[in-house]
Amino acid sequence: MKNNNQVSIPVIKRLPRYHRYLEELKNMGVVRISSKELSQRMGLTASQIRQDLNCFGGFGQQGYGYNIEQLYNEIGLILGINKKSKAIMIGAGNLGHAIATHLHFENRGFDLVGIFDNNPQVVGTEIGGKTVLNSTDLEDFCKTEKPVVAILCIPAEYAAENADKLVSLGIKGFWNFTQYDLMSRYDDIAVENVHLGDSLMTLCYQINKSSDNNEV
Amino acid sequence: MKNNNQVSIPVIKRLPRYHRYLEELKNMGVVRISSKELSQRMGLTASQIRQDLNCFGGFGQQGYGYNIEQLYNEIGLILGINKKSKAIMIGAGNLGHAIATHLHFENRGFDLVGIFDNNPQVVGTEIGGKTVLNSTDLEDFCKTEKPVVAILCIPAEYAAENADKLVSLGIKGFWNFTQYDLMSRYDDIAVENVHLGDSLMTLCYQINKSSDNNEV
DNA sequence: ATACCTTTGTTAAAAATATAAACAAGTTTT
DNA sequence: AAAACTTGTTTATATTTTTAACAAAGGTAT
Repeated sequence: MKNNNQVSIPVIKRLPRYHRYLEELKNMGVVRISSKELSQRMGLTASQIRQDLNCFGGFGQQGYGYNIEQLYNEIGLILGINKKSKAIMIGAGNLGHAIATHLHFENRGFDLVGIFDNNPQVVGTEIGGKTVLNSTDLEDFCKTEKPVVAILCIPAEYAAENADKLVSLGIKGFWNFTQYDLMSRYDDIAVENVHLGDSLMTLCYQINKSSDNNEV
Repeated sequence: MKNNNQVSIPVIKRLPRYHRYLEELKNMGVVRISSKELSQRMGLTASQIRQDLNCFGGFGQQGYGYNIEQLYNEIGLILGINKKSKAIMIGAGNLGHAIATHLHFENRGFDLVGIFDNNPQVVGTEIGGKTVLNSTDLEDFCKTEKPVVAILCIPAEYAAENADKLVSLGIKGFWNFTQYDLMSRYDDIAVENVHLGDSLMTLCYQINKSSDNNEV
């Protein structure tokens, strides 16, 4: 394996996509693939694929290409989806409910061990076979279960205080669905933002942009 | 206003974030702000902010800075959130339900005019005051309502066929929540992907990466 | 077995993006 | 009126990302 010293974020962000394509190929029964053919399928350059993979090691063979199952497994190892880190969800409203049931955490390196809410109407209900716990039990829960990731599905105005508390309880990473900008608030905490509102507005720009162009 | 010819994607993606910060400042009653102070709040350089804004025009004033409300409105205009493009949602499962109720489409340039599903148990139910329609009515609906954006909240295996059909019905952009890679399938169709699974795996990498480092 | 083809890993070049510095011109403050 | 700010803009620099190129090695075919 090559030197890990700082693989760039864009490379990391492409790994899950490689993983998806390889899974599909694997399920189709394809055994091997060249960077050239994969690049055509994915709309990238072969060069970029080879360079991305070489950040982690040489998984291919000259004249042959890549063994799909092996590469698929290697990327899984790089991403660490075999580790099954414990995750908790904070906020079980519409969005939290959907995220908890829709994502396959177990296939992506996580085990959702607790769902918390402070709404009495929600506490005690079941989501995906798990009973929603009261936020007042969060501290005790974290001390015994020691989750490492928190999924924030709460209103933006509560994000900061919740995050601070969770960090003090040992949380090392956030999957942040709030509009609040968690990044740069902590130093050694991983933050993955899902700013749905921003995404929608970006689409809005693209739509109106293209219609502007048509007018001209 | 400056020349629009190809503002880079990174700049566009930063606009919603500027918009958010300005909204917050506006709500706090702050009237003006300098690029320097905004840069400190947002964790950017003043230079980058001035350069980003100057892709679209000069909204500030020497010695004064930017009028927050004006800049907020200008960015809104650039993004086109005043246009209220018609959007439809395809798939009203857990995720679709949450997206439909959680996002404030009206504040982000869209009007959600129809929600479709092919599950008889879901068709006819109400989501956010709107009755879920049967997918068989999609064609007629599009011919009369002429929506421009479709929000895909369906299983990945149905994404391609649905997208093709929607494009033939006049859809010009997708907000894609499926794992299927819609991009590069069409030429003049805007696609904004929200690959939640990819995002989760990226977080997985970050978490395991940092723990690896701690071990060393 | 030999020659040819394919494809990698890697290096080098190019392009894009971000950062920083600098400054005239206009605004506010004192 | 002078001093202190701050923008819009230009220029330069650094960093990051992408693309191109190619020797070396394995595969394939005859």
